[in-house]
Amino acid sequence: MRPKLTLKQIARELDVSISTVSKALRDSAEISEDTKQKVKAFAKLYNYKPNNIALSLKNRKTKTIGLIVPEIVHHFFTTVIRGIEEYANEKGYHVMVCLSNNSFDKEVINMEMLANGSIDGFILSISKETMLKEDYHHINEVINQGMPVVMFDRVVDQIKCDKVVIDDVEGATKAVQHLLDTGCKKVGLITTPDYINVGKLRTQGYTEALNKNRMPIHEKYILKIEDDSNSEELIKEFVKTEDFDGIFAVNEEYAVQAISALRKTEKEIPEDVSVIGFTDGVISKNFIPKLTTVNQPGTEMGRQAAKLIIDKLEKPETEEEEQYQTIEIKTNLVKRESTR
Amino acid sequence: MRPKLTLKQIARELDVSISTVSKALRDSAEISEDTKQKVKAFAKLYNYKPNNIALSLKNRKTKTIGLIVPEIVHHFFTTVIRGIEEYANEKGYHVMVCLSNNSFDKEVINMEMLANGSIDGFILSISKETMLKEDYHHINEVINQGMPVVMFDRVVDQIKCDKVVIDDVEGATKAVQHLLDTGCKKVGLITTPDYINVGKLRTQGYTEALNKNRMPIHEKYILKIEDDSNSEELIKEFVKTEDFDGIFAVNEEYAVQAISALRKTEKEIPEDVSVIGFTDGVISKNFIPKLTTVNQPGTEMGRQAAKLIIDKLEKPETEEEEQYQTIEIKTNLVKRESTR
DNA sequence: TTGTAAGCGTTATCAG
DNA sequence: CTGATAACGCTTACAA
Repeated sequence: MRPKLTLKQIARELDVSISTVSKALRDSAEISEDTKQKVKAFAKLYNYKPNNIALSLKNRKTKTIGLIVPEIVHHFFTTVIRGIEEYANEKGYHVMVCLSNNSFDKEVINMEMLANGSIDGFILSISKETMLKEDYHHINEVINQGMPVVMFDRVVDQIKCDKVVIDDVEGATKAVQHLLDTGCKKVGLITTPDYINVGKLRTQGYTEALNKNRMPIHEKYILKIEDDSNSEELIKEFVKTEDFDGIFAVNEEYAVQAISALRKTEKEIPEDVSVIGFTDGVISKNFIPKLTTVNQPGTEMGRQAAKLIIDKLEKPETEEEEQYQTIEIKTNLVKRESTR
Repeated sequence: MRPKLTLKQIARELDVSISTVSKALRDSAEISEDTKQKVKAFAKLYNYKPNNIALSLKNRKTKTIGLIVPEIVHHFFTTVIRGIEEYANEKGYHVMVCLSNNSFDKEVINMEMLANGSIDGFILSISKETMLKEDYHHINEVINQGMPVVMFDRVVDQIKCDKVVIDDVEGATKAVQHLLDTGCKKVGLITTPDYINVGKLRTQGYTEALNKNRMPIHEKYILKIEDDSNSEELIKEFVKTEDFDGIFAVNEEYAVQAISALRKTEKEIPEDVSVIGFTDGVISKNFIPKLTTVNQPGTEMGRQAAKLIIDKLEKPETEEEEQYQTIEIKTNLVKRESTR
């Protein structure tokens, strides 16, 4: 076991000063070829690598991005993380991942822990609880300290920062339009409560599509699920109440549960009822029938979020025009076997 | 925008020395109550938080763990990450996540990037390519530098370090035994090549179960899939070759693809063929029929891995008995609808 | 061409 | 009780 080599040790071994070593390694013109060769050879031989922490302290930048996600055991977030990690790595950045577990308190604690110099900027998708409370002081505080923040997927207007979202409304509209185009007359919606903004937007897309086609909108065609743990029963009840020939669900799980419930009422998919989900994850691809879905390009979203942050971090400080942008990632409909 | 407060600034404001401020904040007995009150009040008012990077440099420890996983868009790894993050956070540690994307080179680069002082220890599951190459120099190098390493799931004997694995052999045996107990006479296995050690171990479990029950083992009952991208066709062919009444698959995807293929040959699940998968993920839970599986307690695995690392990091250096342990996490069979 | 010294933000030691 | 100083590992004016 040999501990890490430092400039000081090299200097001592080679009987030169620390700064000479430093300069030699950085190929400074100040240093003679001879010395450079000697130092470089030694450094290479003993595999010298500058200490990141020392560099961070000196440069006042850590080259790491803090990422806070509500939940990691979730296909969509996972693809976003991959995108972020991928882009960040290409640019020489690390990613520190924290999970809020959809808890407001954990989100606050995580942000405080990271904001103390550990990272240069945040990428985050806020927790359910935070959206409910509408308390964003922790995020605004960080922004006020001058730390760049990028929000993705679950964003809120009350926070001024760069954002990356998908076109939830449009995606939902496309889905419902497809159902109508293929002959559905009575389309049900399975969604989340409105405080989850993506649920709200997708609901809006559903409504818009129906409006555009001059179809009536009934409250009873819409199921809003508060608590995922009893979604199965709720959905089972819901599909019995009306004679739907189309269902649009705002996530994979609801879509699959709807199919399962419909099957129990002797309906065939897609012959009797067409079903479309949102998020093109492993379930959609592996289910029988394979699900028609609106895909969410999570990896692309992650890459864009990482790009926004890193661009801001590397832009010379002088440009003080605080212009925030919101990037909208396009979804598209993946037609498979659960629709006609 | 107000940048972060430092000790120096507090000292200047309050007209005392930096060290007085430092001591006051840490409640040192050396400082008068008066001064302490004054300093603390000021610090609180302006929300002073010590700079992590400076602390890291001083203490020569970062309180962060480096995590390298082959793939993040994968339910099992995701649960492990959750476990690691959870435990690490409880202990005041951060987690830096890197993806190797199953590439040897990326694994090496990531390790080098992190080993330069950014982290105190590694948790890792090695990439496919690394297992194929059997080149572990990068990992051994880090270990030789005195940095603790914990491997999980995909582990190899050639590396001396703490490990966390699941009882793959036993889990597989239990699965196959269940098939036999419920009347299966001809059990097929869908697995990975032997260089993926978990695949190998599960294959071994299959073999052991058959042996114990004095059933013959035929090569043709076993399908080893090299390349996941054409697994569907291979499985389709495979289930046609023999008249299986039971299938054991080493992951969810293969299990589901087997069911799909069997259905096309007019077989009913589980009436004609029972199917068991490995890894109890979202697919198993949502499929119709719901899959009987061997569950892998990923979160528990992650917690144990994090515990191993942190225990080692916080143990006083003196104890130089290099004893490595391997923790085996127990799986259990989740019986659902795809078996009789 | 090389070396000295200051500084990044902390803490610890020691002197006043 | 308070403060100067050194140190963690590195970079960079500035001096020699």
